[in-house]
Amino acid sequence: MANCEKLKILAVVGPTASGKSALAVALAHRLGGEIVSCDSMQIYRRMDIGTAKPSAEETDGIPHHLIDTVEPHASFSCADYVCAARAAVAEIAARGKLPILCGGTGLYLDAFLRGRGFEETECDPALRQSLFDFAQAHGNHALHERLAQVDPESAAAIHENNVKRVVRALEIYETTGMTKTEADRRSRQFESPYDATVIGLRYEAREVLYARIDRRVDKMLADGLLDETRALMAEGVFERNATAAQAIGYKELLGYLRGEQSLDEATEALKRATRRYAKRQMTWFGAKEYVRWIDVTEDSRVLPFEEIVNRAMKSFTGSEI
RNA sequence: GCCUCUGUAGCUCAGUUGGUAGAGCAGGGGACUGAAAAUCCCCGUGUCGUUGGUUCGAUUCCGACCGGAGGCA
Repeated sequence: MANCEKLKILAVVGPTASGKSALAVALAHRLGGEIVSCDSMQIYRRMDIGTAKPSAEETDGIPHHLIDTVEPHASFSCADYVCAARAAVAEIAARGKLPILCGGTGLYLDAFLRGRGFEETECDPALRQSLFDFAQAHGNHALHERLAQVDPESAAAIHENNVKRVVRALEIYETTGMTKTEADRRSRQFESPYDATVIGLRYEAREVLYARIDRRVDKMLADGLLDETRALMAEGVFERNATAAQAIGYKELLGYLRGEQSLDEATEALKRATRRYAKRQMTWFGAKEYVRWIDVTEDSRVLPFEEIVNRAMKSFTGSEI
């Protein structure tokens, strides 16, 4: 079986505030694992409270990788992540430990599991900007038309108002001469180098998850989220259009810190943004056939932690054939 | 006590010269291959406060009542 050659890994996914981190740590203890974060925001330094980075107590002696490795003003992409994660996973495996990916950034996990794909395409910020400017000047439709000329398939799949995606599709074509459709087709041919078990945490009773989100946001504020936001402001993180500035938790508080909004309004906006984010994550992971779901609610209550861990263990060992 | 305004989707409101109604926000669903905590798409039936009356027909006109806001005493 080809799978025998593949590196066995475990991944824990789910919406924000679902309890991924704690589960991953518990599994690491039982399975002799180390954790590789799969989170596009915890990778940044000094963004601790807002991104809900696990504390020293929460990591509980389990090594965590790919957290605090990038400066907030630096640019970091999915391709960079895949590269770094691959190295981290190889290193952990070399030590005889089980790599456990944990996080809610679906695209990162997907790209990581796919194993190949980004090497063949390019990235050109200046070109990106000029394409974006073109859309500004001539309209979204005009830019979309340009894509339709070279890659009608992608054009049909991407809505013209989704300028970011239209730009990226054109960028791929102009930097490599290959259409996005072709690039995607090729990347799909590669088999994943990993034998991955992906466990997903699901909240059948959504209001339970939302209540957890509300509670977590309140706790973040009590823990000093405003000060953390002020510090990032002072660094100028929000003035450059850094990826880090997109993190939920900070941008929602800017209005309050500038005196344009009450703290209650800002808090509500933050909770709302987090809930919507959780919903998008559920949609993303829900469409992935590789996720093995564990419903952690029963009668509108969260199952005991031990029970969740046991189910996850069963799910993982059941995959070892 | 009297007068005026007001009561329509979870919220804020629009509207129907009488033929049972529509926006924003909230919410829900979906997409996603180098910015992804980002970006984008789709989705609006509710006793039109209650109850009488006029009418072929009332959420729309009239009365009473109940709730809210303001004014005069």
